[in-house]
Amino acid sequence: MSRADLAREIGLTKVTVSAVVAELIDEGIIIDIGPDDRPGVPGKRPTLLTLCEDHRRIVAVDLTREGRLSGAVMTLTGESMDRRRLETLLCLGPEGVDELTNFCQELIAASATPVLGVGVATPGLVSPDNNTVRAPKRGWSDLPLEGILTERLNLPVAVGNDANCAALGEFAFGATEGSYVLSILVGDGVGAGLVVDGSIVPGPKGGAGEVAHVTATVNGDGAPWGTPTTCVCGRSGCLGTLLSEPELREALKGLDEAASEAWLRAVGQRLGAILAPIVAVLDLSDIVLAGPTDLLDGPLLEAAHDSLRERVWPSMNPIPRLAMSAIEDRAPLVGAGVLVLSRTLGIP
Amino acid sequence: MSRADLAREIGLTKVTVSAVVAELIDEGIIIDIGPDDRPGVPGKRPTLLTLCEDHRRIVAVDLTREGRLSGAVMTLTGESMDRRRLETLLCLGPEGVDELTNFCQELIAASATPVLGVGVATPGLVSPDNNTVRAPKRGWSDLPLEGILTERLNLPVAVGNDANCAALGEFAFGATEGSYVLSILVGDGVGAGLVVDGSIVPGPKGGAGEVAHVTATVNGDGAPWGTPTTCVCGRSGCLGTLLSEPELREALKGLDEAASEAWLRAVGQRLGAILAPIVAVLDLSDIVLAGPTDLLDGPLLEAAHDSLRERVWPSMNPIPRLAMSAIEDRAPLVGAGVLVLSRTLGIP
DNA sequence: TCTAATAGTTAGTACACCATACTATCAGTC
DNA sequence: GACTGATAGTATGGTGTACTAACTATTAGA
Repeated sequence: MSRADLAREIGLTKVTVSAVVAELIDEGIIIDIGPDDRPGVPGKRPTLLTLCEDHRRIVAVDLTREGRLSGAVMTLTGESMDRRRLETLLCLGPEGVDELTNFCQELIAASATPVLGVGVATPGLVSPDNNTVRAPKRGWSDLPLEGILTERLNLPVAVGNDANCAALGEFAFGATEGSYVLSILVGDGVGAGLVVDGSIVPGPKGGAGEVAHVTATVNGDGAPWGTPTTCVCGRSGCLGTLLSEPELREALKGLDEAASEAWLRAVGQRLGAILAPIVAVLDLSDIVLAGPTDLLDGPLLEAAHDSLRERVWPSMNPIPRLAMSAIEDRAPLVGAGVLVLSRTLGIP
Repeated sequence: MSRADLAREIGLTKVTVSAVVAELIDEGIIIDIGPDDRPGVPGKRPTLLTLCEDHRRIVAVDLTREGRLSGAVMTLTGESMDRRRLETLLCLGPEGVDELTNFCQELIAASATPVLGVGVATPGLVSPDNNTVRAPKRGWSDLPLEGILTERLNLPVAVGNDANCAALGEFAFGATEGSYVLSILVGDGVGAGLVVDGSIVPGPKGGAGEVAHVTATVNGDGAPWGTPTTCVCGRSGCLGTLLSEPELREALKGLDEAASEAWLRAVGQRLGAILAPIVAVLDLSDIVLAGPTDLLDGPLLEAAHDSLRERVWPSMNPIPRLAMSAIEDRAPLVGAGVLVLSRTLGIP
């Protein structure tokens, strides 16, 4: 891009853009790669600029899976340069924070260039007010993770809910088409994340996207499951008792192909029914499913799509794109990186 | 409020606030009402300030009901000073725009003090890009209403979807408790509007809140209606075929009290089932129902509440407040006024 | 009476952005 | 081949918004 392009894009004047660009060139963040010689419109040839990807790196960590720390050193454009994994059973309570700190420090040390900041995608509730984390499964209640890590690492730290980060990752580097993106993350449980115009919608207390305990069944609705499983919440029919990796694998155990497909279709159909009101209220442009491809990508996804099309009328606006994640299990990780970008550089 | 209070509230320094306040006092928008003599904390007594409500008025018009123009001259704090109504059958196509213009001019002329701007709540889709209106029922397709009115009235004009305006009105002047407000407007049809942190969530193309054609029934779900009515969209079971003033009145015709109540409960139950996924994804703090009180406030509302409580687990966050509108049919009107405030004064 | 807290002012400064005017360069046309 | 009009980028000065620092005035309570 040239300075003039930037000015048009951002809406600032050429003068202002030139001044800012000069500053960024001084700092080494932007590089002047000379005039664009391709003939086209009349006028002086623009001088092209490019982002120096090696100027700063981002460290991102994903805590989605229980017993695993997943991390990466990324460029400013979301490319993972160095991915690491740590299988551990200790990541609970205060010890978990220590372990996380060490893991971050390792990644920071592994970065070839200075680190812009550290992004963390964690399960549980992240309060939008004070950024404390409430994750019962991790033994964290109102843990000021951002503050602790900022102090220990001496770097800007951004903490976000994993499903929200996933949505952000899909929006920024996935195959999404629009600006209203819902991401459904299927792992040990189910979580959803919503991104509108590039910003996470956290909910008033950080509880948005907690869809595991929405009732997905209707009494006697003719699904292959007989009596629905009782959920940890004490009720039955929760989405989480149907749609999660362990639950699905358990349910499909011993079923033949036809029965498996019927089961998956039934789950997909219920997912679609839950998505329908959300699609209508938000006019979503994209819904992205992330999780085990062998389970989700097939009858389940198709049934969800069919169910959605049956239950929402595309009169004013088309049905959203509903597809598997193009960046798969990297979504929360990449999204945590984007969170750092938006916090430190104000993007967007 | 005093200058110091304002500074704390807004986050600017006392100096800056003092400067701005001085300017606003000069312009007559703020009035200095002398020192606060109530003893309390130590220190110099604050000098209290108040908004001069008579400095500017807002003109708001609501086009929700077919065949009716509903308008008001309002103070900056949302109080209606002069409400007017015009029953007309002409409000279609370009003639409708002429009529609307005249109605606005009447209201502007009726205002005792200068008018800050004009807000219009209209059914149909209002594009968030260029603010054109698409309302098939009004014979408007991609009508640049905001531009036309701005030019004709020579005043700032803000046009918004009626349900969205209603949600904004509820948030600003209703009895809502939190910052994530969903408003359900029941009139000739059903519409929903969503406000997050004081801003309307319009959807990527202005289509958010179009819930009339979400399927609300499930095959053989044991409701009092036998075969569900066929909707104008050609399908059956749409929320709009159950929940709208004409449909409800038609359905209750000839039913005894018990049967009426059963019907209303069944509709409320379906409404709750539709709301559940939305509540979970957004962690809504308030849901407000606006429309005919005799139909909505009673078994329908109760059933919706019960159904919602059954289908969402309040583990992390409480179930949202679900109640009838405290400002009733004024919500879209007041919301249109708030839209003017946020556009012209940048609130919030 | 003294101290600590609070409200509000004055003076000077930093920053981001803008408008205007300028130079340099190109495509196309008479 | 000079002229016109469009485009890219720079130089200069101005404006609006906000800040910090230091000050005065006032009050409750030890």
